[in-house]
Amino acid sequence: MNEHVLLVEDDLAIAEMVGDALSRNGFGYTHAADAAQAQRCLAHLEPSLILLDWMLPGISGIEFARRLRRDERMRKVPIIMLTARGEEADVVAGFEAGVDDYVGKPFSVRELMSRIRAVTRRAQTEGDADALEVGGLRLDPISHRVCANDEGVKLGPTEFRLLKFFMENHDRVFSRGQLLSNVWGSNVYVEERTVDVHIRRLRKALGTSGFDSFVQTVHGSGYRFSKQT
Amino acid sequence: MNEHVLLVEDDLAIAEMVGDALSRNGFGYTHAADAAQAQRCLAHLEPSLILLDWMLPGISGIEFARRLRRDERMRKVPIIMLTARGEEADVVAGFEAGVDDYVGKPFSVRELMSRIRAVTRRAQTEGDADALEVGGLRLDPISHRVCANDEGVKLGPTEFRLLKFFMENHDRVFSRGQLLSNVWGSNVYVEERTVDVHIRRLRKALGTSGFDSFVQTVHGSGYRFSKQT
DNA sequence: CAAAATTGTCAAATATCGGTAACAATTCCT
DNA sequence: AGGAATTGTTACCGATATTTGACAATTTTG
Repeated sequence: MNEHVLLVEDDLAIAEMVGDALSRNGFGYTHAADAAQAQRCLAHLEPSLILLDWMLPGISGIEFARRLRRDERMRKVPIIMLTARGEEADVVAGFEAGVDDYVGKPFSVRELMSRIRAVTRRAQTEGDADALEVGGLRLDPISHRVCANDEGVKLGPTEFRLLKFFMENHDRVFSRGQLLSNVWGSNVYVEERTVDVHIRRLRKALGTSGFDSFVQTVHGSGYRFSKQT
Repeated sequence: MNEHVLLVEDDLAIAEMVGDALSRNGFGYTHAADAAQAQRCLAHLEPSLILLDWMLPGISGIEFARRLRRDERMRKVPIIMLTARGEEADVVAGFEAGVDDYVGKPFSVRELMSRIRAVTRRAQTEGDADALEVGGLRLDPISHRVCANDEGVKLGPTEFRLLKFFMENHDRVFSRGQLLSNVWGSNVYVEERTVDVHIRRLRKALGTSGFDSFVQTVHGSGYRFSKQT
């Protein structure tokens, strides 16, 4: 497992120091001096972790983090922020933006590495890339496409994630709460009824090809995705 | 599914308000005015969530949180902190201590409840339970399905729970009272005759595949589920 | 910047469920 | 057999749960 880190930091001295530490600990890394450069790197790079400086020229680190969290492909990549003393107050905003951890500057390399290992370990378990198929419906997470009997199905982002989760775990009932924490994220603040609406949208989209019957209501418990009626 | 919250808050007005909200939303709760009292409660209580005021007489909320995180038994219980305006800066320390979320005072009850739901739902990990089978009748608690010789059986929520209980404890007679407390819940008041009606409904649903004979009346005692006639 | 798409929330409309009572059928006991 | 107790069956109605369309806020796209 070749771990690669994207390091976004404008201070070259710090960047070099962190970079060295990463190399010594068996991580590959790519350095970007600002958000724009980082964005370009991400076009052809899927890092297992992003180290993000709080203060950046141009787009701020926090803003960049928010942006990453909206990107389908980057959603699950863990982010650690590097914050200078005195910026701790804003860390709250960081967590709200979906940052996984932060390290206050000046930090010990030792501490940084241990946190890096903590978050990469956490994300390690998930390895997926194969296309999913259930009863003639296929979903390709790479090309981000859904086909029902070779007919393309148009889905919104949320419906796509919902369907993906369902297909990864078909023939299981999930409560609305479980769906929210698995598809939306664990600490988002959304009404449970909202799930119903997206179920509806998913059904509608699958309806044209008749696959809407796969999305099944289990009264009093939640929803299930199954090819069995 | 009996969620219980430990509310640690010295301001009685707030405690009452939050307590009411919890009750209205189907949570049970225990109130403690300070850390020491909370500690005593925890001796004989395992809450599904702890709501912790930041400022407490004696041991501070944050210190109490840290202590909880060291306790083996309490390690996994989610904590939400209630922080007053101006204390946000210290929220960082809260996250470091293992707090799951925080809500700033003054908070809307709505927001609080939604955050509570978010963290309690996260805790529900997926415990795989094996499918039950008795004499050709299968009940899968994961997919929430019942099959009689590969034919699906449609059951309402209560009938499903009833059948599940029966299959977990087959070949045993249960009085109506026992069925009520095991299937309905121990502290609900319903007529015992209601059981008869649900037995009827269960039989009817199983009737199409002939499995209704498994649901047997024991005159004067109650009901039994068995594959033997 | 304007148009289009997406997302969460709400409220009205439906569908489903659950408990109860009333009456029929049966079982048990003498 | 006759009567009492127990159980089966049905229908009803309020309570709950789900579906659905509409809307506003926000984001993305052209």
